[in-house]
Amino acid sequence: MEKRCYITTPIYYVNAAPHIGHAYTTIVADVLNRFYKLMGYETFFLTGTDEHGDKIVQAAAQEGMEPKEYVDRISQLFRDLWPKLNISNDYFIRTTDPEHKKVVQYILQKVYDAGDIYFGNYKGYYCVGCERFYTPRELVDGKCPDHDTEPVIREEENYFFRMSKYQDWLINYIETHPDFIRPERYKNEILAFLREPLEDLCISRPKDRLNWGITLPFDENYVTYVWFDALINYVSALGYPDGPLFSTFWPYAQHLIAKDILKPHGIYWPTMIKAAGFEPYRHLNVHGYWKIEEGKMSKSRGTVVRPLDLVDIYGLDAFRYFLLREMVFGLDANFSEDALVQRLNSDLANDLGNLFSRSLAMVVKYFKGNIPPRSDSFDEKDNALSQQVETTKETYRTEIPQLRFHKALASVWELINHTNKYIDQTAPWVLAKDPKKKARLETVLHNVLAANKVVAVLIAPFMPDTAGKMMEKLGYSKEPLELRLDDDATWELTPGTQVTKAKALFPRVEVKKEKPKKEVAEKTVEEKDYITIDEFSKIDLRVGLIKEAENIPGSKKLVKLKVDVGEERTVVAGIAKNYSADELVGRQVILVCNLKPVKLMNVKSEGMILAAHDGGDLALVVPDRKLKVGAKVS
RNA sequence: GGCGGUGUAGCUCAGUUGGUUAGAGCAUGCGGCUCAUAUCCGCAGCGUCCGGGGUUCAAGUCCCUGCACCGCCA
Repeated sequence: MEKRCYITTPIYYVNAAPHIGHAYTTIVADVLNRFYKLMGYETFFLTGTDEHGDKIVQAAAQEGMEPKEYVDRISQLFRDLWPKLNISNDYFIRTTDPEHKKVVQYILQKVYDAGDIYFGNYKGYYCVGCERFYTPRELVDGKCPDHDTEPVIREEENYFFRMSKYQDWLINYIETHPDFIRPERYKNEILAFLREPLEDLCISRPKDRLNWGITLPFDENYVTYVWFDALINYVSALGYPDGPLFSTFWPYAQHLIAKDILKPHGIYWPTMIKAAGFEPYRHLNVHGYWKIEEGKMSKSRGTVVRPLDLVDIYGLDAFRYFLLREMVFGLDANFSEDALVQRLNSDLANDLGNLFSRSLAMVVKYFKGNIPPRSDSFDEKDNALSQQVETTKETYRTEIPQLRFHKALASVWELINHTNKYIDQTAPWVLAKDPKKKARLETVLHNVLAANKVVAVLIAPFMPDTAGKMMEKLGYSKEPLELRLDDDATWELTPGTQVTKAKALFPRVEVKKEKPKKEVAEKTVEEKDYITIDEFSKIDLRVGLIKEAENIPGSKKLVKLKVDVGEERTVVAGIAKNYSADELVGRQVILVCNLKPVKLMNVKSEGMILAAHDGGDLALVVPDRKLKVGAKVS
């Protein structure tokens, strides 16, 4: 077996901006990629964006854009985010790439020629408003969840992939390859699903209903439907079928996904691969969700900070460390700012940062920064530390390929703690006072510094920037990605190398003083979401009459209003997309009268008009019948 | 409705095939050190192992049942 590895993230659907879930999957993939590089593997790391389908068309329309223009923009958001998170991907694929389209069409044709794609009827609940089919369980009281209308039964002719043909093969494959889908709970989920007969997969949409997609090579009236298009990215990016990357890396493929897309990856994709006639991927690695605890996130300007904002606040490496240390791969975990700060302070600042700082400081203080030689023979404390280095490296090596990142990190922290303890036990500051103990002092500090080096190498996949800083301080010139475990995670250093004191790797974050503890503890999360009647009554809501309205030049959304609420107020409202200035004059509206005035487009706004929106359109909230101007809403 | 998972210290979680006084980290309290980012090291306390019943010499661990939460499927 060659030492090679091919790691993929899902290609992310561009109907929304990147969030913590995307970031986690991609960071895990990055850690794995960097780990395998550290182990001396030749690796290829792929991510990208999925850009076809009706949801994209809708999202684009809502922004008043062409689909291509829209997907270019959102895809760029992902492309821009990854360097910020230190993602070391080798390639970024888009399903709108011409090369990808060719491969999709090639595979479709191949499977079609083999007789595994057929033309058939699809019958189901169709919502005219949504222009899509619903499964019975998606309906709410038999009605479309979006439009609250009853769907019609509609028949449509489409192409189907003969997935059912491969059901028995797939069950057998999973059972004979226990690590194919992991952790085990997800393998079991797939096997449970496969106990029921598999249905064939509808893989097309007629162009009169959806034309934002890849045209079927054997019928130009249809486009490919999402999954058959998207999943193929994993091989199209490697130049399937003839590209050298494909033959080099595909046999070592590992996919990383969140549990929401388990079925397409665990069932559709292997059967597609089988039908297309090549070997399945090696591993499907499935992780859980981050549960965001908003109550525990700080606020700025009234809006809750989003997880990704914490990168800028606390630093990238702290963020990466937190994600990998806190979540047991496969299970759900809680995300909160408190927990992140906790990890940052105790693990990174106190344990690691302080160890590094005190280690360097002593070499500077006692040896003018020259790394001392190991002049003395080892005693049992030295041997114990040596043993710890080996144990940690061994654990690290075996746990990470099993996706047990938290265990690998815990083991690295055992080494860190052991080194702190070793310093305490050997007390270099005592040795330094006795000239006869110089050899011992030299050995002790060499050992300490060398342990720091091992730590630096081991954390390199998780915290590349920090590893780089540490290695540099220790007199190494290699970049984090050039490090190799066997060559560099050795417990020794070149004596005489000059080191200097470093700035704190992780400055502690001061936690704000808590409010009275008991009250906070007793309130449940749900209760925190309520406001009292008193709080509500602080909002001064009144009925107002729009006297004048004019669009604000240079703004598509804003309109300037004069509103009579007993007194005349100037209000800027963001409703111009749905209401023209003319139709607003003379209408009664509800105004928040005691909102702090703000300047918008250079116009002072002294209140806010209430309007409701459902994502797309926006509607004014108005009194049911005419009321006296200034009437109070309560 | 069917299948599966989870429920262990204030918090987040480990607990292998049932076996000595149930563990870790964080938080808390006390002690030690001073090289260090008021950091580090040591010690300590803390638990109706969701409730109830059963098997067993022995159950957090196995069986039955109830409750709560979660997931997959119909």
